[in-house]
This record gives sequence, C-alpha cells and structure tokens, in this order.
Amino acid sequence: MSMVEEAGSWGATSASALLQRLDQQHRERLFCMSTMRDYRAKTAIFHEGDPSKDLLEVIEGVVKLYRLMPDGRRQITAFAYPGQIFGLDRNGVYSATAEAVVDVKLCGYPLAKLDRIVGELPEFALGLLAMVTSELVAAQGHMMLLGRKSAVEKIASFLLGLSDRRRGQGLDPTRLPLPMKRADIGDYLGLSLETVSRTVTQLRQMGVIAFDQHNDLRIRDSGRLRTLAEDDEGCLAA
Amino acid sequence: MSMVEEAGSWGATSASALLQRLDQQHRERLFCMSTMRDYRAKTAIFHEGDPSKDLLEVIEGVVKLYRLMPDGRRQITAFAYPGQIFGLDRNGVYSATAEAVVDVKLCGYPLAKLDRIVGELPEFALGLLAMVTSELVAAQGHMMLLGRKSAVEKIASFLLGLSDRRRGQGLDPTRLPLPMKRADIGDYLGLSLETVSRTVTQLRQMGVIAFDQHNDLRIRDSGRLRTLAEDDEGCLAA
DNA sequence: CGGTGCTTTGAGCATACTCAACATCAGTGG
DNA sequence: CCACTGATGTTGAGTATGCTCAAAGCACCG
Repeated sequence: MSMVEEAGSWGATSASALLQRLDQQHRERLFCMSTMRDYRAKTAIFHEGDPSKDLLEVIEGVVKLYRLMPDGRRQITAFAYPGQIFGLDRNGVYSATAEAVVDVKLCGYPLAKLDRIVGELPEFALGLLAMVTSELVAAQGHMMLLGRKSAVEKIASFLLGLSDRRRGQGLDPTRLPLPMKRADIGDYLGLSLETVSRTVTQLRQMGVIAFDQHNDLRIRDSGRLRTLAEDDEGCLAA
Repeated sequence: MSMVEEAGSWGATSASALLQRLDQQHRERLFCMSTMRDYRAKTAIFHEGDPSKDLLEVIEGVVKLYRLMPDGRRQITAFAYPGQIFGLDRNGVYSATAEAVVDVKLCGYPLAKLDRIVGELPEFALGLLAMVTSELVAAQGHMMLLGRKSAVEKIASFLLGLSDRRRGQGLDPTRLPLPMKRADIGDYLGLSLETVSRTVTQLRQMGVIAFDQHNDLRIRDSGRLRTLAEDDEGCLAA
C-alpha cells in the first residue's frame, strides 16, 4: 500500500463514477451538460423541500444528508463520500438537506437531461439503478443500527465503516480522521453528542482505539472493534 | 367513498404496478416470464444471504423485510404492501429476509431477464428507478423515526402511515386492521413489544384511538394523532 | 491574550427495557 | 359446545441505558 496521506483532503476520485459507466461518446455529452461546483465547509447545497434540479456526485470532500423535525431534532441519513451520488428524489423536491461537512467539490447533472441519457443508454440506467439500490441496502443496515444497537455497538460500527471505506480507497484503515463533529456523529447514530464523546472515550480506555487528535483516531484492535460492533457483515457497505 | 371492506383480505391491486408501466407488447413479454406465487402466512420467501434470483412484487397481502443480528435482535426495515417491489439487491444476494405476514400473492420477475427489458425499454428503467428511489425516501423517513422519535411519536407515526396507505387505496382511513403482531411492530419501530402494547393502550386512554379488536384499531382523533407524531410530512410515504 | 466553538466529564433523571405474572384469543379435539 | 393448549397481548415492578443540564477543559483565531 502506498499510504500517501492526504493533507487537508478527505479523499478524491480522479474521475466521476457516473461518467465511468459511459462510453466515450456519451461521456462527452454528459460531461458537457455537467457543472463542477465547489462549496465551503458548513454551507448548504440544497434544502429539504427545494425543487430538485440536479443529481449530484461527490468528487472530493464529504457531504452530510439530513432531515429535520419541526422542533429541531435532526437525523443525518448518510454521509456521502467521493463517488457517491445524492439528490435523486423524483417527486420534484429534495427529500433531505445536503450540507458540506468540509470543503467539497461536486459535479451536478441536470435531472431532466439525465432522463434523456437514460433513455439512450440502457447500461447507464442499470448502473444508476445499482447505485441507488446499494444506497438502499446501506439504509437497511443503518436502520438496524438505529433501531437495535447499543451506544457502544453504534460507535464501533461507525468507526468500522469508516475504516472499511478507507481500505477501499487504498488508505491506511487503522487511521481514522473524522471530518465531522460529535454532534453530527450523534445525529447520524441516534445518540446525544455527550454519549458519543463518552463512548469514544470508553473505547479509548479499553485500548481498542487511540486518540491522535480529537478528530483523528487510530484503531489499535480491529478484531475487538468488530466484536463490539456485533458485526455480521459490513453493515455500512456503501 | 365506496368503503368496500375486505373480508380477510389485506388489500390487492388488480394488476401489477410494474406491468402497468409497459406498453402492450412488452407487457406481454414481461408477463410471460413472470411467475405468480402464493405463500402462506409466516412462511419465508427468501433469506438474507440467499442468491438473488427474482425481483418480487406484492399483488396481495403484506410482506415483512428484516435483518437479523447474530444474537437474534431483529430490525424490520419495511412492510411491503400491494404494488410495492422488493428483492432488488444487485450483489447477487438478498440483503434482507422476506416473510409473509399474512397469506400473500406475489409476482416474480427473473432479475437476469429484467435487465434485458430495461435495455429495450428506457421508460421502464425510469419507472423502476423511481420506485427504488421512493423506497429510499421512505427509508430516510424511517431512519428519522428510529433515531430521533419517542415511543409515542413512533406509534403515532406508524398508525398515521397505515391510515394514509388506506386512504390511498380508497379504504376507510379511520379503520386500522393490523395484520402484524406486537413483536413485529416493535421490531419495525425499534421498541420492545411491551412498550408497543403500553403505548397503544396509552393512546386509547387518551381517546386518540379505539380498540375494535386487539388487531383492529380505529382512529378517533386524527388531528391529535398527527400532532403526537410530530409529523412534518408523510414520514412513511411509500 | 480573550474570545468562540467544540469536546469532555459529572450528576441526576427519564424513558424505555427486562423479567414476570396474568389475561385473552385462536385453534384443536373431545 | 366446551375445555384444553399454545400463542399473543396486557400490565406491573424494578432497573439500566442514554439523555439533560451544567461546568470545566481545549483548541483555534483574531
């Protein structure tokens, strides 16, 4: 493994995962209608209820997707990493709010024009279908976590998921830089931010993980972590 | 409203929602490769981890989809009603177990052949994409429920969801026959079966709902129910 | 330095769980 | 038709897990 550690970057794909599914001719067409956009950390990309215009793909950075209740309670339904798409909603409005966790680079495809591409290129439709389906499978795993796991199991599953993602990117899976804050992790796992903090501390005291910084962890005993997560499988497979 | 109450039936669509998206010619082709199947209540349709062969559509009855943890904890990720599809998974294996809640009638489409139809009929691909996307949106709403709602809010949201579904089917939305048992509701909402029972009783004592039978409720104050659900929207929109 | 925002830690509490007993229902066979 | 039986549902008591409120510790930044 090359272990080239990114400095201030949270991972990037050289090219679009969507475009890679197309042949040369269609890739150029889709590329032409796409728009590259940058968002600074903590800025909104779109809000729940906004009319949906584009399908978005994360090129670089991390995006959080969440829903709010009238009284302010929040549930983060997913963190989107490079290669993942979001914004497909099909009732004409976005069903969740999308917000940049760190500085991000996105690629936007107009939904209307996307339909035409789908009509012309069936393999592209299948690819898109596979991407949405895999999001659905990930959502199932997350429902299991939210409904049935304890605080320790939730945190352990979360950290394992991050680790697996890094392994998939060819990065050191024992290093876990956390781009999001404790409140975000809590709203993702269905915990209060205090419980997140306490539980992470607990795992550190057990020797399962170590702190490099507050937002930069290291896995010391991945086997133990997997046991604590009660991990029958990936559980967070994106 | 006609209010034709089904006797022992849990709702049926006269025709397949999938087939309705096709023109005459393709409908016949897809229909030819489909297989109608019946399952008795409480029987498994497929298990988590089984190699996936068919995409299934509920024609009549109710199916529960769930995941298990090694120690037996269970999370029901969805109840599938007539017109809904399940079994699309795309890693070659089913990501959840599907089980008939009551006697069901299903229509199965071989996944391999489905790909060909998608290739030939782009509008069909878009329709399928829309169905999966709407499942994803429903999953987001359910994550909100699991992660952030109280027991009362969970039960109220659940009952409202059932009511909305009945309204959509042209049935009396104040009558709520419950095909599933308390343990199922608990595993769907992330509650113990005792808490489900207690909370339903509580709602009855508040005059929000009434018992016709144990498994046959009636909504007496839908406005109050909606308030209790902290319902910003459908929350369970299927 | 003195903010401001985030994290950690503590104390007390509330919600929902577990364990357990009892009630009710559906189905079965006498 | 009724009594029996196993499954399902209700209710109660005590407890545990995670939440709320509060204070103090850190880090980053002007």
